[in-house]
Amino acid sequence: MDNSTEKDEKPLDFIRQIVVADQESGKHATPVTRFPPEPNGFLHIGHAKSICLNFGIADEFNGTCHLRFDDTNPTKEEDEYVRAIKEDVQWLGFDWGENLFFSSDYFDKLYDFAVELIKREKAYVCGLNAEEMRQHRGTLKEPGKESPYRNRSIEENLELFTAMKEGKFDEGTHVLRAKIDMASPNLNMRDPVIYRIMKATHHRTGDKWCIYPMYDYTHCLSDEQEVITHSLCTLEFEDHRPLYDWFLDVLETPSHPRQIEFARLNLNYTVMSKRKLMQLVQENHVQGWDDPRMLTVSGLRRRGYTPASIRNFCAEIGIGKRESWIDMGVLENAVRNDLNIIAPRVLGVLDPLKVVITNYPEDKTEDIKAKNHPQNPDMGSRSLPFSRELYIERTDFMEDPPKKFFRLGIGREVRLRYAYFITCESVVKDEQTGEILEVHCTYDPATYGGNAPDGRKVKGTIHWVSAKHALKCEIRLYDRLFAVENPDADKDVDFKEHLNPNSLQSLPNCMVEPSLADLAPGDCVQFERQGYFCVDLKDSSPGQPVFNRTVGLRDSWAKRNK
RNA sequence: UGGGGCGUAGCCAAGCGGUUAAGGCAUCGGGUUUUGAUCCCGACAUUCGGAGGUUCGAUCCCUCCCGCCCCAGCCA
Repeated sequence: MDNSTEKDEKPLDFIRQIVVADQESGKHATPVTRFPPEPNGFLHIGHAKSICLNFGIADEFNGTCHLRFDDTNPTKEEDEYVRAIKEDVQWLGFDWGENLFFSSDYFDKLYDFAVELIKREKAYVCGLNAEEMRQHRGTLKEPGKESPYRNRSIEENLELFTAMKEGKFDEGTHVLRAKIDMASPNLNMRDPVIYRIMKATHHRTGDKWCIYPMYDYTHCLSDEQEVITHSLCTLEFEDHRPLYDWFLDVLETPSHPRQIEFARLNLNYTVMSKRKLMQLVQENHVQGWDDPRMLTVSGLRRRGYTPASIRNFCAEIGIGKRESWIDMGVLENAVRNDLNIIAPRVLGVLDPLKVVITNYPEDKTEDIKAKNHPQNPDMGSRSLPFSRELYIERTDFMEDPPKKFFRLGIGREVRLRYAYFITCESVVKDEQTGEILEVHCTYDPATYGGNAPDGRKVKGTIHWVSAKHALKCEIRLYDRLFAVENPDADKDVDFKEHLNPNSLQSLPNCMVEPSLADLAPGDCVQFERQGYFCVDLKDSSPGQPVFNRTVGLRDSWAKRNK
């Protein structure tokens, strides 16, 4: 009858539809999902999409979500990343509770499963080297050739596999392979490698093992061990699903999770692969994994993005199977929307220009009352010191401005936010360079607070700060890291060629209202008429904040002047 | 005819045989405003990659065609 309440419900994506269907059919009362990062780099916004999906489903349907580190390759993985990944997942607002796992937790079980495969004549030790194996694999259009070692006896395989485990062979001399079908049109099914010899120290198991299981083999069995119901991964693993199912079927495991693939996130003006992010860090194109220009979770955090804004972003872009490119503007919009609600408004001047109020007493200081949030009285107000000498934004003054410039110009009157109307009388210039040094104005004492008793209107309101009370500080403005929409588009051009040389602009001489000395690292504010800024987590010190611009305000004035 | 996937507006994305083809971003108008912000209103696909077919009726089912993405690591 009345479907008005249903109207604004966001439709379920295809994965959630499957979860609901499984719930309704009784297949799974509650879902168990997992987020399975490899600890070989920092998490980025693409991982955030997966985290929000997996943990989100668990939250919404009364299930659980495991955090499982997929650590099957000891040569690439490090503890430092484990620590950072945990911090990022928590910061995003998710809790794995007791469910913290490592694929390496299952190394013993995985080994037993491999022995079982051999006994079922579904795996064999192969002595082909990497190059030979590549040749035997065939091509996309031609079937592969069977390995000469394919029909070894169970006993021989068992003996050889034990020897592999005991370190009796060198790396690369033997592998354990699944015995499936060398003629399969799906290359993943052409007797894939299950175990390889790696004489490396593992970050958790140390030197216990010198053979390590491969991803395809490990992942399905780890999921199975944890009784995962829905194993969500990205599209490129679609071709691996038959193999995922094959291992579970052959081993007749009690549980058989369902792998479901979705499209990874692409954002324009950035790169998303861990390898490329790593390169930017190692070659010092950025100042670390948490550089505010990086779309890593830690970079976004340092940039001033809130966890809620990232979650909202992920919810907004949805889940599907289409390869899509999201505009960076959508991400920026997500922070604006969140910060617009929660960020206190303050006054700060990025590029200071001195203003002298010639008819204001030399030694006088007044308190000006300013709202902390014009739309939210609950956020209260504060007082701003006002005196004869002020700073305003250099871009808010033009000697001979065009008509539509609603700011200060010679002979023009504007409002100083919350303070007084001022009229510009003259400018003082550097005789050599012509640079404007000072602007001389008069104020109307009757306009205290920003309203004229005679009812006269003023077109513009500009921000300001009292010169002798201002806190001088550094503010960093960030722009997109790349100058083109898709830095990866041309395979013949290195993506780093497209780095935006102006992605970081540091302003060391900004003047902000004095109350900002009390801010703590991570606090965010809106500098009115400028944008949202946060106190840098690393480079700020007590009483001396360094600000990062998270994102600018929408600016229809700048837009029309393009 | 290797195999697997995907095509709805500038960018995302609902839609599940009968809808005025949701919603968001962007864009363009208008209003409010002591932030050129926010907020509020309005405009924005006769059409769903193309062509056929099934059906009273197709974005949705079938066929063919076109386009894009993924796969030949002892990476994940």
